[in-house]
Amino acid sequence: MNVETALQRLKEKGYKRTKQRERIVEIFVQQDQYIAAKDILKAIQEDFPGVSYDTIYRNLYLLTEEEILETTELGGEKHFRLGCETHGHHHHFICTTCGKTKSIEFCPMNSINENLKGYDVENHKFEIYGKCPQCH
Amino acid sequence: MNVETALQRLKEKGYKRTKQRERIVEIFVQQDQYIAAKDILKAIQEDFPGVSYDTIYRNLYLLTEEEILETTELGGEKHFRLGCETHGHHHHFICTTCGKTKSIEFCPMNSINENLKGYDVENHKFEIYGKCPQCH
DNA sequence: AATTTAAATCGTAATCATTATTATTTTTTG
DNA sequence: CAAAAAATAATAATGATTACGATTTAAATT
Repeated sequence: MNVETALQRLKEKGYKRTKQRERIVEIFVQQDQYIAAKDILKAIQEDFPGVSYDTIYRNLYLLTEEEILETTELGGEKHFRLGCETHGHHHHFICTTCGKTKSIEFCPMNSINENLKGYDVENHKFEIYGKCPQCH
Repeated sequence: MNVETALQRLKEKGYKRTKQRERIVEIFVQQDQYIAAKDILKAIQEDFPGVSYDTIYRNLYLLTEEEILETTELGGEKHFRLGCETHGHHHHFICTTCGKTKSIEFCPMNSINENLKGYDVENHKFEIYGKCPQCH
């Protein structure tokens, strides 16, 4: 996913192209890892000193809604990263030190043979936490 | 796990038996589901009107540390439940409406054949979210 | 290009979960 | 009972997230 594709997808839905929104997407394209809202704010303030959390969160949630970003909760904070739809549905190993991830192609939902009759499955989460080779 | 066993385990580690702590464990034994800190507070205030969040969280974390409780993050809030060590390591289906859970005996870590050489696995999470038959 | 309008932003305040602090109280042990 | 350690109460502080009114901006329209 690149910046243009993402903004194009938003445009089709009637969302406007703003410099701030553009920059937010850019940051995610540059740093291919989970990032906390406060770090997005910090990064974007170099170009737009006045941005508010309102703008950050509104965009992060919009981008997640439009499936441009993925989200997970790390240490009590929501983190976001570019959704890597390039290789389909998958999960992540997440480094608890640097936040970098490694894709895990295996999805446990495919292997599950529990009886979930009567249960309406909406979502699932499979994440492995630990130290990546660099942080080990 | 019953109240006595839990408090006994704490005693062995040198932790004291207090009425508040006792009541907290009791609540978890009675309600076998994930509960948010604020709901524990609400429940315990019926007996101890003056309890503070400090007491709640200190005990929740202590009980988690001592592996009497398990924890997960739901909607931006930490939730706790009695650890069901009776049937070993397992995962959960969690109802997004009532919070009740169904145990999933399958653990994806047993089935994983990804190459995680060089990665130090500390933890993992596999949770399925949706509606239970009652809330469906 | 100017006008219009809906969307987005800014600046700031409010909310909510969680953590910290200090004085006081309680449990346990000798 | 007395002493020491642990736990609690009351309250304040922190930090993430959400909300809001006024203003600005992007994009569509004339």
